[in-house]
Amino acid sequence: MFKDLDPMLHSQLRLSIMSLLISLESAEFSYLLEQTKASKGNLSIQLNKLKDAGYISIQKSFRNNYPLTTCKITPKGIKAFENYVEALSGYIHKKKSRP
Amino acid sequence: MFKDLDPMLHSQLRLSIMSLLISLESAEFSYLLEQTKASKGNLSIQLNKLKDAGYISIQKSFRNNYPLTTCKITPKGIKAFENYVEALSGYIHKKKSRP
DNA sequence: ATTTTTTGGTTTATATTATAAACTTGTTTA
DNA sequence: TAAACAAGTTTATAATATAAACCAAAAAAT
Repeated sequence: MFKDLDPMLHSQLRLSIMSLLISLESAEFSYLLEQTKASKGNLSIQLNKLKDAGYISIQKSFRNNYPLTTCKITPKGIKAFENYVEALSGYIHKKKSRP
Repeated sequence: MFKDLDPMLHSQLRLSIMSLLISLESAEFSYLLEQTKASKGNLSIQLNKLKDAGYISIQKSFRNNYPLTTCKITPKGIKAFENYVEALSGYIHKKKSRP
C-alpha cells in the first residue's frame, strides 16, 4: 500500500538540500545556508550524513584564504531523490469527493 | 524558498493514516493497523497525536463486546493535509536537465 | 469452572533524529 | 595585538518514532 520513505530524505533540511542540489551543478555551504535558513551546525551535520549515504560529494578548498565547502549531488543521490518523490506520490493523492 | 512542512504530518505513519482517512468516511483501528503495517503501540500513539492536533476525531465504542476505535478526519485535518501536499510540492520538483 | 488464549488496545522504555549552543581554527580589521 | 569576523565542526539537549511490555475483558479449551 504505502512504500517506505527513505529516512535519509524524509527530513526537511536534507530534502531541501537535495532539492537545491538536484537543479544546480554545485552549491557552496554559504549558499545552502542562505537558501535553507538552517543553522550552520545543523547544515554541517546534515551535509555529512548525505555524504556518508553517498548522496552528495563534498569538496573542500580555499577561496581568499577562507575555507570553502562545495557540494554536488551524485548519481546515487539523484536516483534516491527520484525514488523518494515516486514513493511520496503514493501518500499525497488528493481528497476523494464525498457524498 | 521552502515552506515549512507541518511536523505533525511529516511522519511516515501519521501521513499514511491521514492519506487513508482523507479518502474514507471513517476507519477502524484494526483496518489502519493492516493498511499501515505499524505496530499497535505506535499506531495508538500516532492516532492520539493526530487527535490532540485536532486533525482526526476518535470514537470509542463496542462491537460484539469488544472495544472498537473508529477514526475520522476533521475539516482541520483535511486543510492541514492539503497544506502539507502544497508545501511538499515546493521540494519535489523534478531534476532540471543538465548540459 | 478455572486456566489459557485472543482481542483490542495503552503505557513505558529505548533508540534515533533534529537542532541549537558552544567551540575551533584561522583571517582580517581597528 | 586585541577584537571582530569567516567558515565551519563538535557536543549537548530536546523531540520523535518505534517496539516491547503490559492490561482488561471476552472467548475458548481443559
